[in-house]
Amino acid sequence: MIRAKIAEAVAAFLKKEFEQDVDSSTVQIEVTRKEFEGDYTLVVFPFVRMMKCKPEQAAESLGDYLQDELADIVGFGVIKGFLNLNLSAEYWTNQLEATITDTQWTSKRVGDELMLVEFSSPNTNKPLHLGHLRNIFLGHSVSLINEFEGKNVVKTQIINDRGVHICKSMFAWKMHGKGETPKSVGMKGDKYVGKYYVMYDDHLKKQVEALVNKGLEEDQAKKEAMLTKKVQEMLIDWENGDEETRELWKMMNGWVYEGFDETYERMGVSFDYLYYESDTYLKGKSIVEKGLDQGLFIQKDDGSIWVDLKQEGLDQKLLVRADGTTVYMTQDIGTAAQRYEDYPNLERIVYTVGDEQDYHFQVLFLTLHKLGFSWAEACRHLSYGMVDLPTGKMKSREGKVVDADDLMEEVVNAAKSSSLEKGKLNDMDEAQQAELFEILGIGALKFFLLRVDPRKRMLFNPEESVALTGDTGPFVQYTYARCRAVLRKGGTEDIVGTSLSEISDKERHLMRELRNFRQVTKEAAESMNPSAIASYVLDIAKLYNQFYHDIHILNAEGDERKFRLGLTSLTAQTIKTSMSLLGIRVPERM
RNA sequence: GGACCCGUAGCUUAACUGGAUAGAGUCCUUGACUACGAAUCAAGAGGUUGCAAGUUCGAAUCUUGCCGGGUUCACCA
Repeated sequence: MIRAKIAEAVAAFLKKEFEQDVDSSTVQIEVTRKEFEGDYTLVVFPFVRMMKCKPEQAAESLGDYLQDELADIVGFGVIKGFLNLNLSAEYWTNQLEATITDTQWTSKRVGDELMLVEFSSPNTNKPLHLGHLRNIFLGHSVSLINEFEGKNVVKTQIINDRGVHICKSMFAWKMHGKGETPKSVGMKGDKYVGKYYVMYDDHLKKQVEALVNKGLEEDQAKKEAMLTKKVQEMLIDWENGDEETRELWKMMNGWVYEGFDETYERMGVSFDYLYYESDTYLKGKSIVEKGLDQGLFIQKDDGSIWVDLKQEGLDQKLLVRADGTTVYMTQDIGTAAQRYEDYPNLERIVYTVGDEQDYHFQVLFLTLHKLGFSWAEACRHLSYGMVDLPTGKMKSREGKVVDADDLMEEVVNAAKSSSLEKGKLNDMDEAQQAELFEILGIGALKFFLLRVDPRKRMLFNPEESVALTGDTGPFVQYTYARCRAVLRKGGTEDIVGTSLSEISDKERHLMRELRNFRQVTKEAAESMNPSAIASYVLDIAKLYNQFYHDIHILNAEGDERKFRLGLTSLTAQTIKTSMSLLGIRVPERM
């Protein structure tokens, strides 16, 4: 608000004195950096030419003008081409009152734009791992942030439930499962099916080895192996709708879903609508064939269909194989089209998928555009970097993965042991304690993964992910619990009408940052970047702790006490809301 | 080889999208609990932002060229 006022005043000044037209929205006004005195800083360099004087002089005359013009500005300082403006203590106490009494401040904006966010989208042949965690937390948080900023969000995933991979587990189970079920052996469903997938791979390796020893090339041996043929037969059976195969498929996928549900439950993540590849994989092919008839694609002599994107700077890409079967790209075209049939009003669709598929999405979006789908422009790839381990890259083939369930169990246990060590929980019963350890452990993990800019590749250090000091989730949670403790003792007092002629720098800095909340959430929504919120809430926590350390709250009196309790209350609310946008809960005590 | 992405304190990372003396955390050294929660706060040390040019009043940010790393270019998903 004040920033806009300053910008307008600057534009008016330039118009009046120099007859220059400046769009007030282009005037740069920043929060003054901590090292300098002042609240907001006007960058005057862009105006020195029109004002025909040195930067310092330009800043001086702008400062004089602004101080006269705007009552909230009580002074200014000039350093080179930077004009630092000081706002009055009354201004900041009024800001606190305005923010606290604004019932919309930490609630969802209203809007009717429809947005679909896809994330997770696992295969059904193996359990979720650390890489999925970044994807899931990211997609979930982006959904929450956009919902908060007024979008109507449909959280979805496409479940890769068909194809050779699941047939492999199915065949292995058929051979060696002895009719067991996850329940009968006491295993989580996704883990149980994953076991048979690995078993298949082991057996295949042995068969290939045997064939290689008989003199076959390795590629040839893979094709010739009995297991490969059996699985291919199974896939054909499945596609032909063979009842026994379909039943087995349904049963085993069911086990996997039960396992996944358990994992999502612990993560605190849910979906609004699920797409299954088995429902949509045929749709893409007919769209592509139609496109071929319209002359949008090309067909080669062997019958395969390709899209030519050379004009767009890319290459040709296969859409339908010579034998008429489809590839990944074709299926994606189908599901995208399906989504717009289901939700014709979609204004944005977001694919949360790793950056190794950047090229794939470039091709997909261009192809959708070529097909003339008006909504092709609404598609966005939320691309994120891979997660590395201290030991190097994660490789699922080599078993170098961190299992999602194991990891969650570990972080919760770590939270448990360090909490018990602190010994502050003696009057909590066991159920409450267990709940707290979940909040802390899962919170630490989520914060660790969301803190880093999504686009960047990141390093996952297991020890740091459970740390509770420094830039961590538990640090923020601690600050919240601390605020709550103060508020329990001090009560909340009516802030309306408080006015102070002086406040400390700590209070000023905290209030200034608290007032930025909506700006941050707005930008985070637009840029689909939860790390912006993580950085912000860390700043708030640090500023509050500094304030808390230097300034007495409960021993203060009158308006000072009210103001400080108000700051505490707004801090707590801001932390809670920010964390909720990251999908992280906060404890009242810890 | 073509295309795209990334190089910031020992380590993990910020930087309001071109603004001030590049900011945190961690590690190391050192202080602060007989006033509201020490899972906290404060102080010190740690940087030629991979290298070199260019554009600009101003460059970690934009351009170009190197150096180093990654991803991708499948009738795989």
